[in-house]
Amino acid sequence: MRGTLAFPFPRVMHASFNLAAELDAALMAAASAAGLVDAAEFAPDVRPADARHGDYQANGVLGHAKARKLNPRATAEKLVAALPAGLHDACAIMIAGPGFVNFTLKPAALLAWLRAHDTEDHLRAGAASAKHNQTWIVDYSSPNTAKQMHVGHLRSAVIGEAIARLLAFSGARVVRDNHIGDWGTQFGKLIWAYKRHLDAGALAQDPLEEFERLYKAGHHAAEAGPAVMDEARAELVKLQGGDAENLAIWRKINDVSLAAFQQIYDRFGIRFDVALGESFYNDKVGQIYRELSGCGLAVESDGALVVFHPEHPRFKQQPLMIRKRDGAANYASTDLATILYRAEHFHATGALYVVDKRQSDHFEQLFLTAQKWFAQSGRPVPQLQHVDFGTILGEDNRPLKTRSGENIKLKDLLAEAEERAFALVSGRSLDFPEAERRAIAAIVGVGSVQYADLSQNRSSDYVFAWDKMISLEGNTAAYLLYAIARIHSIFRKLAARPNDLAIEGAASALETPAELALARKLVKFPNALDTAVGQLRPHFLCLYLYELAGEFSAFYNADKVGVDDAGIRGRRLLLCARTLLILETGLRLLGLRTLTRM
RNA sequence: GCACCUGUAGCUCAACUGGAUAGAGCGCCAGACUACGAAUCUGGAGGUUAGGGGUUCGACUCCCUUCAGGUGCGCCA
Repeated sequence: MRGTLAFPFPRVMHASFNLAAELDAALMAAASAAGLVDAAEFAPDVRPADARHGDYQANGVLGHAKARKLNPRATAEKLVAALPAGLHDACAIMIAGPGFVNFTLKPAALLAWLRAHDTEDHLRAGAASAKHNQTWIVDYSSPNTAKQMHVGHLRSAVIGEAIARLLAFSGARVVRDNHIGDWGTQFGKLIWAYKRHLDAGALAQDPLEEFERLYKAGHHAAEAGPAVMDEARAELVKLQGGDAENLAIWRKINDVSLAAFQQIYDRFGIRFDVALGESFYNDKVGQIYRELSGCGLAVESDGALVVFHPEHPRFKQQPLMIRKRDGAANYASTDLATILYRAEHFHATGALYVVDKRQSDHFEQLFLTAQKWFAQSGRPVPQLQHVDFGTILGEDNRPLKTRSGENIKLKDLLAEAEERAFALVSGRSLDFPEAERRAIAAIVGVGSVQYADLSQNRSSDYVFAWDKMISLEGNTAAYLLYAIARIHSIFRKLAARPNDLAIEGAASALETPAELALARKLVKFPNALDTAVGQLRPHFLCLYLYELAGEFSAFYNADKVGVDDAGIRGRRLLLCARTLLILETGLRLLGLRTLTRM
């Protein structure tokens, strides 16, 4: 699969991006060269190791040998002997325990990697092979129009954005699609109230507040009187029938809603490529009914059109309803139409649905249906994945709400985050002008909210705690941003710039324990990226960045950068520059903004 | 009722889908500023991975079972 081996030993200046992958390839080559039994099935399984065992470890030898009644240690020795000489020059190789192969990079190899990976473009070039020639739709955020975004919308937006950025960095063509809820029965009541109770001033001031007020007014009026209910229903029928006035109102509601959403997205750095909401698929569901009925997947049941899966323990009983008894479409029909559109129009390799885990049943059923349908109609079957996430809980371990039981609006949540960050920054950086403290607070506050969400496994619920989130201690955005600010400060203090060839060219060999520990952490960025992208779990990247910042702080405390010796100063500034590069690149991939002082 | 998810240090969470002695932060204890930002760093104590059984060279991870909590289940999305 890979070409020639180009490991960064001293004489070769080309250093491959992912060293674990290179070692993996080298072991595979060694296996066939050494005539290992079933060499074609051998999977070396090289991964980063605990530091006390080296930099990388190959776990695969043990299992391969055991399964074939070979002696694991003898097998390992045979493979190690067959590795190219260049590799033995670049790292110390040890066989340990029952049959692990451990690799410890030598200082020169570490330095060669650091020299080669000096810019974000070079990192991207290294990472871009992973998803080359793939097109992925990332379906995230997806709020309903005419309503404000609230905490329930936070995770999808934040996690979805990070995943989109990670995939793009890994070489994929990414289509960010905001699958807006812009079509549904709520528009009857809303239009009814809009025609009677609209407050134009309030609409100009804060349109979503006004739409919410109107919807509630319409809802209450309909509850109170059946006559209003009938009128509201009639408004809905007119809308769906293409009535010009109602359609204009509906369009205005959607336009204004999208503009309001964008104000929130701007604070998170989110920009969608398309926003194809449910209404976009209105005229595309007829084909779904025809095709699924035609191939026998969908059947009539009580007047509705449904899909059963006889082989499935649950879905043999519990159907996927694709057309309601009254003939209306629902989310299953539009979701199927969406899958078809994404496959045909975007030629998507697959689609990722960044949606609350409580909808997992729906997606399992939907994907099963789509895959059968595509297979039966001779279409290539797209890869569909529900990228699920847990609930944000309050301190009481119940879903997070305001004291009065309302959903917390995102704009209020972000305002509080910035306010708390401002207090924190003001308490520490008294000499900064207020405008700068405000700007810093915006980055720290919003970044803290994003990072708190991203830094833990998305599948589990988490407790929303301001004090932990905005804190400077532990695995938080502020800790990472502080490390970045401190590195910038070093360069300012020494009147130097990152990637200055005159400085870095003079760098002498890495030597102290802290220098080596930091360098060994830096070269493992590709593995963190790999894991995060492979599992679509950004928290692996967060954990790595946090550990990197920790190694940097330890290095910073142990070894002074601003020394007179040009060789020592050069190599330490090089370490600072690469740490800065990877911290900034990593945080940007997560969707955070960074700063130069705080 | 059926199905899925979760249970790891006092607290909040990791553990790269089966790898080596289960790791961090907070809190607690003891240390480090005449040094580039101490918003930091160094060290220590703290565990029968909810309980029990099984699979194998090896289990927090896979299988069975008990317990505790959560979520979903035909016309909302």
